[in-house]
Amino acid sequence: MTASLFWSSPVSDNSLDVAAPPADLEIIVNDARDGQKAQLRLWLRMLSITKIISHEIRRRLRNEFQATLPQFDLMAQLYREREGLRLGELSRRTMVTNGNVTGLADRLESDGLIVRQSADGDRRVTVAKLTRHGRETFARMARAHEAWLRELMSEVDDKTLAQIFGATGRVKRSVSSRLIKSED
Amino acid sequence: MTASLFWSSPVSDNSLDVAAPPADLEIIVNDARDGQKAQLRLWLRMLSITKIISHEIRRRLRNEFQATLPQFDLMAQLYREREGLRLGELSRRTMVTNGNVTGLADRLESDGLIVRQSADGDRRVTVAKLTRHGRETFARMARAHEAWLRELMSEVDDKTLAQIFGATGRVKRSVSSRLIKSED
DNA sequence: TATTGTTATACTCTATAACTATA
DNA sequence: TATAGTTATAGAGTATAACAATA
Repeated sequence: MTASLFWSSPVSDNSLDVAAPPADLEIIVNDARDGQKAQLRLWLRMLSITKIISHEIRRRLRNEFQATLPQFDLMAQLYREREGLRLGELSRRTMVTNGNVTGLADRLESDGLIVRQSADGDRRVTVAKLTRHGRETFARMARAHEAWLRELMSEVDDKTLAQIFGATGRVKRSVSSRLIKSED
Repeated sequence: MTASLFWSSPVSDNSLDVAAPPADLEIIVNDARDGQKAQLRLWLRMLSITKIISHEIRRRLRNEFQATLPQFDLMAQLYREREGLRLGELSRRTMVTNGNVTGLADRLESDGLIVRQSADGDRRVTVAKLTRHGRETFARMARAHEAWLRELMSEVDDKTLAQIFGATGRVKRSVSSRLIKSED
């Protein structure tokens, strides 16, 4: 079990396990009990699995809602803020540059999902908020999104939870709930 | 602690915690001990954190190596296969469509990082492999990548491990290493 | 002068589908 | 006919930087 998921293909025959990287650049050591190394390995696997999940979520958002993940993210921010958000704040929260938030907002606005309004006090400021149509659309997207996530994560569990959590044998579902509880 | 990271901004003042989503669409329940709900919440947080990490990795790859994440992924596959890989296999492993693998390979080839060769037996097949320059470049990238990951993950630990793992109080570093060992 | 948002630009990634050359 | 890879196309994301309006 020296495999590093990050070097591996997310889609391979044996789920998420792969051969070890060449020894001259092996970044993952054998000792799974070494805290730091084990932690790195854990995170590498998380990165790989979230890549797979994000890929699928993106695909479904596009097919079923003609939307992208950045658009979903932006709408999610506005959904939580009924008063709307300044574009700069949206930029910060979504990790999208100011200029690109403008483009993102352009597309959403032309689809009637959001509106942009000038703020009263400071006329440099623009506030974006969801339209009624936007709220309703996002509500549907979010419900679907939740269901997808449950489905995808349960797939991950069945196929690779054992690998994620480094166990070679059978792993109980309760492993992840134990995570939640561990505060000792 | 009913906050769902997926609804939240990765960059917010209090690290990764946020206000709860509106009740009419609350997908995260209070009971952290309900296995399925807790699991979903855990994954939502993982998705958010891996988004932050990927964003930063992408930025550094670009700034320090003039490379993208898909390029890094493709090269990582080839690094592990000294004989090279057929483009179709590369496509499957990287989750990039055939046509787009061609474009990706075009760019890498024009930078002298990979070469494409026709296979002997089947003249439809093209095999890509790293050039010497490609191997050396990727080796440097991978070493940097490993260091970045360690750094970023330790940041995540310090700031938000407690939140990731749902503990409200102090959480030991050993939490994640326990993950690795749990096979009971 | 500093800030907010826009515009402009150049690349890259991504999805879809038609196309070719082999088999 | 099926397969491997390419080409073509369109749209979207992304980073960078210059810019206008306002403060």
